[in-house]
Amino acid sequence: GLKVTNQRIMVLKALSESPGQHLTTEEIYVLVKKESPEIGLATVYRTTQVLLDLELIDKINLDDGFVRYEISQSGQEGTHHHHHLICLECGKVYSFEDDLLEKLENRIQDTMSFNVVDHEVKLFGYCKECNKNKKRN
Amino acid sequence: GLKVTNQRIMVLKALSESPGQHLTTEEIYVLVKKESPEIGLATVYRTTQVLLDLELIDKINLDDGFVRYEISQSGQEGTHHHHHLICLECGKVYSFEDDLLEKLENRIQDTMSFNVVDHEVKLFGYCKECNKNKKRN
DNA sequence: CTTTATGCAAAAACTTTGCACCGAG
DNA sequence: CTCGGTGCAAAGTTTTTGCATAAAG
Repeated sequence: GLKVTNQRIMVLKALSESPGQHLTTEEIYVLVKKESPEIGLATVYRTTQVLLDLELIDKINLDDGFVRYEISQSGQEGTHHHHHLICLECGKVYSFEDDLLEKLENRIQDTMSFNVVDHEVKLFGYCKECNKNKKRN
Repeated sequence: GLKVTNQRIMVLKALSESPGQHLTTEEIYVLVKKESPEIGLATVYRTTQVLLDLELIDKINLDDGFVRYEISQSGQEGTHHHHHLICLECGKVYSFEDDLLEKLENRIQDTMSFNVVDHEVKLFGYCKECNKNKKRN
């Protein structure tokens, strides 16, 4: 019973046109406002919630006080999850895919009787460029 | 140049006496207030920040709008990281240890020239008890 | 037409900050 | 004594909510 409104399309568009950007709500708001200045911040909050429920976008929390979103990669071929590399120096976020966790999930299933349905992995460190600029221990 | 105050001891005590509890700031505040009613919420915020910097406690974000803390397990033998299993039904959090990610970190290092120094893993699913009570699909 | 969505502003929820006073070292 | 810490209240931030209006189906 949902409606396809211009605002919802604009939010999706903003996210799909910023691949690998991990936008905050405020950033989405500013982007959409460029083309549709009448949009309200509350609408962005409500829209991201809806799109999240529809699994059209993913939520990311980098513990920097902002909730971020990106276009969902799923819907292509099963659970092709991707994870994040977060640079502690420049704050840039890189994505990568890996199925290594399947083994771990199976083990958890067996040893703890815990039925794993989803996971989230964040790796913190220093990216190529930041390593180039500075030398560490 | 830091001081050992009663409040700081009380916060550490509250966390160490609640193993595997992952307390929110508010919960810590309430716990400490039972024994030291004069403590202020702001002190708990400031104290957790200090204890975090000292690596005496760990910060956990379960994306439920609260930042949580627990006594740090480190300082025992190197990086014995532990991860979290979060039940989507009852919200209970279980911890487990696993060194599986070392392989992944090495691979990231080689393929992306990203120097990984820390990681965070969250697995979402349904715990033993909740599986018992309800049957899914 | 009916129902859902929007915009605005007010409110809520969590966290930080300023300042005078207190207490550890 | 001196400097860092505390408590309180005020201010900041991010997010949610109420309500009249607008738009989708």
